[in-house]
Amino acid sequence: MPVLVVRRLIKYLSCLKALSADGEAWVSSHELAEALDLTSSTVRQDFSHVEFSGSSKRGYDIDRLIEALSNLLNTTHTKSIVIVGAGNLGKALARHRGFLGQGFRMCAIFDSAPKVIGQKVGQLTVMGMSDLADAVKSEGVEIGIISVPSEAAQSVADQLVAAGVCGILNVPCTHIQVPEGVAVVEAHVVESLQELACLIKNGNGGE
Amino acid sequence: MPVLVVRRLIKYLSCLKALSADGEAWVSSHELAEALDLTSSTVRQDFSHVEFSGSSKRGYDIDRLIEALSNLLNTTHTKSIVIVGAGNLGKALARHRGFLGQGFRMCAIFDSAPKVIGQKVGQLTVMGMSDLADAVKSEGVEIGIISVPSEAAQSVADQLVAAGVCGILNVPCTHIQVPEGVAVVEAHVVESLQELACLIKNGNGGE
DNA sequence: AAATCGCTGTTAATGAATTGACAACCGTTG
DNA sequence: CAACGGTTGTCAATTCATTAACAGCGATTT
Repeated sequence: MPVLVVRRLIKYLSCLKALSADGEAWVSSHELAEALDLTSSTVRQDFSHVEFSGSSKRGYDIDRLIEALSNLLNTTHTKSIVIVGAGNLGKALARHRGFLGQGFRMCAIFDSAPKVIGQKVGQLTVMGMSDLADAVKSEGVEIGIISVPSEAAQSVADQLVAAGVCGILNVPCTHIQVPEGVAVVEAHVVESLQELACLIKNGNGGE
Repeated sequence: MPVLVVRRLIKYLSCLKALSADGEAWVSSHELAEALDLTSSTVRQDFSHVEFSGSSKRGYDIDRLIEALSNLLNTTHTKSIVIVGAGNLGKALARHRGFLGQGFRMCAIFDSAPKVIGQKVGQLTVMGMSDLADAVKSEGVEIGIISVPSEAAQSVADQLVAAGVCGILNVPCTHIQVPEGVAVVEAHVVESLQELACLIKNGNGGE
């Protein structure tokens, strides 16, 4: 399934949950398209990847579609996460509520600075890097978040891979190299602002 | 210029700065391609959008290329930013060092909860939403960051637009609607993790 | 000073993604 | 019960992005 499709499926899911919370039961491809600034054709094309059929004249059964998407996107089973880097962003992510309802569990947070090790961050206590491999193994951690300065990102990535994570979310603006079989997604925090700066300069409007 | 090109230009810039810091003077499209997992053809194609010429046999003059890219991407003139939402992520972004060197200046942070207003966040003090419009105008703020819960995002977007920002960085996983002429970029924090979850499930490796 | 080699810039070819178009379907209404 | 209207699913057409191919240039070497 193409990455672009996956990204949109994630948006549909979020949008559908909001609709469901509002008490809606049915939605059409046109309504979804309008809400997300897409064409209805794209929406229907995307849903062709999902094991689910809409019904003519009424559209899609929201709750059943949510279920189908959740299965496909793997949000049903809870995934364990470790964060490496207990700076401002790392700590904020560790405390972030938004992950809970989405099937993610923050297991541990690590840092290399002795000064930071032992600090409390929400429920967690910052641990030293030497404990990383054990924690990943014993807790069955699948995902590592890298939130260290750029220079250290590749080394942390290597350690996460060695410890056995299958996916990495990379926060600093560095490209990291990983072996085949490990997935990487960039978080684009600073990059997104730079993208904005460029769009603004060139008068490229939103929408 | 296509968005995908802009995103890569941002990566080139970041990579070039690292090379320059290492004392390198020249780089070829092949080297850049390898560092970022692209083809050299893509790199050269991308640079055709830049007012800059490489030199045959030696490649690109790193420092001059950095300058050309900085101009094109609008990172030379400092842009002022306000953050709306002083939760964990909002505060972390306000304190984040990574923005300084990149031409961004954090002007103010806002929240609607009386309990939070008045708190210190780094250099800044959390202000109430009623002060938003004035601050944007008097400080010439161009960019607003939305880091509030999903339900409130659209309303905050409307207020930022009304106040006169030209670009918005949207952190929560909601799609927001803005009038023509305002640029929006999504920060994809939770979404990125969901993308990872899906990639992992389907055995889609990294690289 | 001529020949060489590696690199760029660009055009053409391929490959993806998006959009448009339409047949098939099914509730609803007269 | 038949005609209608609106919606899906899919195929085709178009647009966009990436890759490949190659001519031309310039530093370097002989």
